Amino acid sequence: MRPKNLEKEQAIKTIALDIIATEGLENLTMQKLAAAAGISPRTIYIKYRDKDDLLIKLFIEEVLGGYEQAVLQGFDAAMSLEAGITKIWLNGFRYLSTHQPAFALIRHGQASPLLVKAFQEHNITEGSYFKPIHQFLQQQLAAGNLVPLPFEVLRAMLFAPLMDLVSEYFEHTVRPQQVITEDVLLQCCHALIKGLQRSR
Amino acid sequence: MRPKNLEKEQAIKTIALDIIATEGLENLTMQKLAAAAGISPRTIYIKYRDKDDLLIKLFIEEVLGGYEQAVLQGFDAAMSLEAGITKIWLNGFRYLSTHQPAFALIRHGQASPLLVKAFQEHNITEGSYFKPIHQFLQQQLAAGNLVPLPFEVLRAMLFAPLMDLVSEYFEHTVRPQQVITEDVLLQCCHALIKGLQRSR
DNA sequence: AATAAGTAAATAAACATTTACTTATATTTG
DNA sequence: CAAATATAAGTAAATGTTTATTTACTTATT
Repeated sequence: MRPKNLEKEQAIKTIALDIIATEGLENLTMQKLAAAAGISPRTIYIKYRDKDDLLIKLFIEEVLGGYEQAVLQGFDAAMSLEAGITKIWLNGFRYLSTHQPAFALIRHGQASPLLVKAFQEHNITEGSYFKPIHQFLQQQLAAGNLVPLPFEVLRAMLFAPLMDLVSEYFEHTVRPQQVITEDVLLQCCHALIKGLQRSR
Repeated sequence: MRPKNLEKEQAIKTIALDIIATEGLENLTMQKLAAAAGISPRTIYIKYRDKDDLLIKLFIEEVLGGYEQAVLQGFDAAMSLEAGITKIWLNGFRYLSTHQPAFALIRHGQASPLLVKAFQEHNITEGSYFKPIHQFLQQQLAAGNLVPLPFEVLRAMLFAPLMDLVSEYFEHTVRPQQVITEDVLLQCCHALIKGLQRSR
């Protein structure tokens, strides 16, 4: 039996992400992808059932999987509030700012019904992504270090700004100077913690 | 000369937004839109040069225009930091939570290169959307009420969480209870202000 | 009567996916 | 231990459908 060519397998993923980042999800086509990867359209269908299957696996496994791994590097749910949030911010920023195509797909994942649905279902069947972060916040809540808000609300407050700052980071690669520096990130992160910390 | 049928003009916009909200930007087609609006495809081309023109005008004029107007209702750049931000948050939430299709297109506007580019160009040629907010933040900075961060950074910090909270609001219409209440919004808003207020 | 607004149907290109065939290798077989 | 075989991986080209946009015509109003 002829073995799989892993280079081609990787090329499909990498080039699909590149097309999505530069042209948008709405302009990714199977024939364009195959041509750019130097393979036959049929080869994509050996590895993925159809286009939706490709997009969902790209989003859930390739992108969110890689992001999760990067974000949790050196993170421990037992960390202090400030140390934990800062670690997550810096890990997340380092990953996203060096993986623009992955970031682009994550943004599509907040807009496209197909990907929104896939994410919801994944979180139901496989348990939540970022379980350690969930646990971390739950502990901080229990210890009375955080204003008592539902988990989804804390998640939005703590991490939505980071995504927008990464967007700004990429928009500024074209502009004269980079506004999103590590110092700015740390200031933002600190401000969020200060705002959400329970005053006792 | 036969006059324009304004109902059809409005139907194109409304139904396009509906399709984008339920099926995604990548599944909006001119023929599907025409059929759903009960008109001929040709009629769309009387009002818009091509599909990109339709999408950009829908995004910039219809959606962002309406959002801006709603957000600035009763807002005044001379308000206090807390009053101003709170006004914007409540205005924004009220509009977005009652205009799901508009919100859906705004989310696509953060992901789709076509719309990202259109937004950038619009901000350059027409001056920034939300000019009063820009002015408000500048004044608060000058008065030393805000931690000194670039405008784009403040914008991300102050308004990105609101968008994610609106997403949560819509996800919860399916779930047993609504987590995103006015009280939660006010707490979030207050936390952000507390974090970004300059301590003197 | 003039004319822009509108329609139904057509067009050519692009689309997701399949068909019919070829190739590379692991495993058997002589 | 090589040659033969089985078989999944792969290709090129085709399929039927859907796509954005246009053509040729009709309609409603000034």
